[in-house]
Amino acid sequence: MDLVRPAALYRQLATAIRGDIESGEYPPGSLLPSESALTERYGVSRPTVRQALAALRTEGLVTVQRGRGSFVRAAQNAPAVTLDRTITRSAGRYADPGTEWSQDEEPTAYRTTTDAITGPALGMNEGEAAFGCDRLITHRPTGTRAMVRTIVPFATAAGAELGNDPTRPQPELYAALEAAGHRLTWHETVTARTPTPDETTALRLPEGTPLLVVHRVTAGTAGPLILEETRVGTAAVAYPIVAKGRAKATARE
Amino acid sequence: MDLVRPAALYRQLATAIRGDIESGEYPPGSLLPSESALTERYGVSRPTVRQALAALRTEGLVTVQRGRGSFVRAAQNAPAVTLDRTITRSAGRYADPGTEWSQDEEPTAYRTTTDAITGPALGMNEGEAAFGCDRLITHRPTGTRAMVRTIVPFATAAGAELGNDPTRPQPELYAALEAAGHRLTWHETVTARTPTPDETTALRLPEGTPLLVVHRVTAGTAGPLILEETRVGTAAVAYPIVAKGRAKATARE
DNA sequence: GGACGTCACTTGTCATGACAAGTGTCAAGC
DNA sequence: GCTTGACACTTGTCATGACAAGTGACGTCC
Repeated sequence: MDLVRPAALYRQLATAIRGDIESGEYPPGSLLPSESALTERYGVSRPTVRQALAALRTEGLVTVQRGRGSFVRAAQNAPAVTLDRTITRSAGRYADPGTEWSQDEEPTAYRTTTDAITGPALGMNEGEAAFGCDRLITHRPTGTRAMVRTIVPFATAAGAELGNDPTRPQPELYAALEAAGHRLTWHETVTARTPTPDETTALRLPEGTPLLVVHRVTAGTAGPLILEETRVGTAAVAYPIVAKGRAKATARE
Repeated sequence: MDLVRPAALYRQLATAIRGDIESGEYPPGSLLPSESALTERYGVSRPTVRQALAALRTEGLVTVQRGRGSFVRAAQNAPAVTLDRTITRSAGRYADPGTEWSQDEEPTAYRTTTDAITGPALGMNEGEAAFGCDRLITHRPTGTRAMVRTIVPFATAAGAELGNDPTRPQPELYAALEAAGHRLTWHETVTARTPTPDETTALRLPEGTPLLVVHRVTAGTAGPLILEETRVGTAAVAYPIVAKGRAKATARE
């Protein structure tokens, strides 16, 4: 026989509030009862109330503003921003996708080495030398921020006569690679993780918003050339389009 | 002049522990000092220690086991599982991608209505009737679980003579649609969010792992036909491949 | 009328204390 | 040798209390 133990008070309280939010009792944007009010209404102590609210915060259901109160977050998964990363070319020139994205600060260029993720992705070992370049870009219409990191192995830079300046903008980079005789192919992998505190502040992420990490490896004739990593929050604002295609009549790769 | 205020104690403590983890002082899988040990070492109270540990837990850096202690999580973003969702066809037959995924339970079929996300995605209004079907599948080699939801609008089911049984497996569904004269095209959108408690238990997600949500809308000759939603955790195990392609010589869509 | 200070209310932070409950060890008992 | 129970240690939960700090309204003073 399975013993049934009552759930912890703060869990019950979180479930109750979550239910009230989902039922529309507390619509998006509305103000929840204050902690002291919840303390009285449910007959529990303030730490219990705060623990319940903390759970709802990490779930992304609620935001709290000091001195004001707790508010129900706007609807999740709203497809407000699309991050179309299709590489397009017209008249022999690569276009920078996403013209609504603007670059606020100067890109930061540096020397780095491949790690356990980027190395194998580029067909290299861990710890090989490469140029790195970090960009912070903003989606003007919505204010959504994203971090773009470009990893250019030394071999790629030398082969395409890029010098030691990987800071050039994306279209130029692609054009230079093609001018060096490469026929470009790309493939992307996507994952998500909880942001680090640094990323939370840099991207101005509200609590409870995971980070979407897109890795695009662009390959040429002889193998992988560069890796681009895009990090963007998935608040109520980000809903990136990543892939389009049609059924292939070929066997599985 | 900007006043500099010292960070909260629990934040400082979290930063210190995070640094020790990143520096290798506490390698992945190792046991952190107990709460009481941290209390003594840093001269703070237990709630402060617990608040710091809670932050590291939601970051996904640490897992805690009652009665045992706090452990450093294994490396994040390890590309162990790939979720290749390319639709392939050979000899006129659609293959179910991902043969390593097995289905544990019988799929749950039901009637539903489109919502604010699925409606527009299918070129319909919110609240229109559709068949729904939920599957829980498991990646045998790693034990990673995923939830797949298929939304089949009534119009699609009628047009392709699917009857009212949307529970048929994916390859059969695609074949039936093509047999009805459609030339299939798909497009995917990806986002991530914090899982609900239900999803956490159903997918057996550890703390601090966001949920990756993939929407694939498959369209035929006359517009969108079906929508498939895949939900999978992004623990140290999931690193889905979503897109492959090459530069197109056409103008931007 | 406008600037300003006060005050009530809110959440943030931290300490102390207590008990419940899961884990592993080790010694006693069979 | 094996089982079993006690025990120490761990984290989970909850209460109480206190002060810091941000917000907004309201009244006072110029």
